[in-house]
Amino acid sequence: MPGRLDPTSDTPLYKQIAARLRDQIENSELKPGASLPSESSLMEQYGAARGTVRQALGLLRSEGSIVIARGRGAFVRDHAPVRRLAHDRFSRAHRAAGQSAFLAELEAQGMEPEVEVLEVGPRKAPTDVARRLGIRSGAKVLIRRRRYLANGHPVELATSYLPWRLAEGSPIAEPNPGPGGIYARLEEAGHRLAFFAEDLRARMPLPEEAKALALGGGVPVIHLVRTAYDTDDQAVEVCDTLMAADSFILSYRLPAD
Amino acid sequence: MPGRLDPTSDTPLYKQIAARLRDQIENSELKPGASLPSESSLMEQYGAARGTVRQALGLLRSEGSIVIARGRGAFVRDHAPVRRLAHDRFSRAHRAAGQSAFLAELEAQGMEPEVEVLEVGPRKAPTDVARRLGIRSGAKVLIRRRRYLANGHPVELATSYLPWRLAEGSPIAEPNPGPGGIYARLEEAGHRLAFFAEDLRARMPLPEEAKALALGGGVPVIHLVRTAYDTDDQAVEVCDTLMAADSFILSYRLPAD
DNA sequence: CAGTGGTCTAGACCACGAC
DNA sequence: TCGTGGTCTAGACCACTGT
Repeated sequence: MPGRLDPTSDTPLYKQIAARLRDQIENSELKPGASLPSESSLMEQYGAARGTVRQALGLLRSEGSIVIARGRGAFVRDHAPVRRLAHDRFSRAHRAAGQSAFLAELEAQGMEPEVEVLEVGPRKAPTDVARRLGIRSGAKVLIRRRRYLANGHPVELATSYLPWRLAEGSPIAEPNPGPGGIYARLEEAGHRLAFFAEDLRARMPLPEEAKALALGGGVPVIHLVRTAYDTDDQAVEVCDTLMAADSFILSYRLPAD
Repeated sequence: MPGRLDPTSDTPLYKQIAARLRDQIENSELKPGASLPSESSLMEQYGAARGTVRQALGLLRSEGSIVIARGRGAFVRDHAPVRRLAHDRFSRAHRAAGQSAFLAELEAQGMEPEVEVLEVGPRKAPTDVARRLGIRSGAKVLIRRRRYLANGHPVELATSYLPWRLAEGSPIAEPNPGPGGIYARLEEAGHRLAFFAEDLRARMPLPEEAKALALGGGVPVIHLVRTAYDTDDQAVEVCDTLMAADSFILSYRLPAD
């Protein structure tokens, strides 16, 4: 059905094939969730070697247009991203309501949230975390590692670090810290929260990260480090978060002074 | 020098090779800016085919660890990222000082900023921009396209859209809108700014985007759309920004209510 | 010019998923 | 079992960078 490729063009064959498929996706000739032709049929269709076809599919995968499943085939992505409302998710009102930000956000968007607590316990603070917490490197901290899922798919890995003296003997050191989460417990203990600082970058995942988030490959991650400060300007928590970039839109709201 | 690979392991050869090189980079055996062994020497060193070696290098490139230059070789990345202070960059005080946010940020970090104005003129509003501006799709808007460079390297593409009635006859429609930029002009014209909303995602670039930002490949982009609102809750500008993800850290500051 | 990476081919074997 | 994608090999030609 597609016209022949132009082997004399200076754009590589694999990009030409990718462009054809990308067009078909944008024109809805290939609808979200639909399966693409198999590698062998693409080889035949375009008269290209398998490596070339795979380069084309790899490019589309890396742009987030398709997902590829071993043994099943390639499919147009249909995944709706989660909208993460940064300016709203840590408000005191929400904490009082007792629901965690992730759960509330997903349910508001008609998705089914899930949280796995992977690890809760003492640990020595890594250098960069210690610097952010204003404690010495290697000092004892509580870590809380968890994985978040949306509609059964893992989308986020998060690790919180708290100075040990804040966590010791508190529900914060329990797998389930109770309604409103650890921020509610910190405020009950007299550490009234003043603001959060978020630093974020995007990059490709390491192989182990790709595995934990079940990233087919070619999908970037957003690496976000949030530091929570109390009204004494003391850092009380650092949360290191890795998000599947194809699953999130991050929204911020900034005052103009 | 490196021990032999383990062909019986269930981790692919290319990931094993990538892991060796990644370790050498993290241990500073390969320092920032240093060149990696050529593909042919890696083939010999690890007894692998060229395709396998190239897969390994592609993985490292995609993680942002190395950059690859055709005809020259592969190098450990030394690029320091720009820290973009979202909570601070649009303050009225800065506008009064007359310097643009990008220039101020880079100079504060000892880098040499540069701005290219690519296009300033009327255009029909794309659907999503029109929705954000609260005008009808296809309505006349002013667009301002520019490219930002750090130390001579392109790092950001930005396109601003303003309703035509706000731009008409104003310096806003000139290539150089004057000190403090278009936000200063908008405020002078009585559109006092109240807040900005930023929506951001990360993904891999399309081939044309990769070209415009000179992304070696494997480097994601951060796609950020900012909408500026005045004190009447009217959207007065939409700015669509594409940033090379390896060149930026985005910092936000959120109140805890 | 020699050396580098970019692209492409034509095979091969394997692991996984659906049937 | 068969078709799918994942990995790997061993060649080839080209374009770009440096000398």
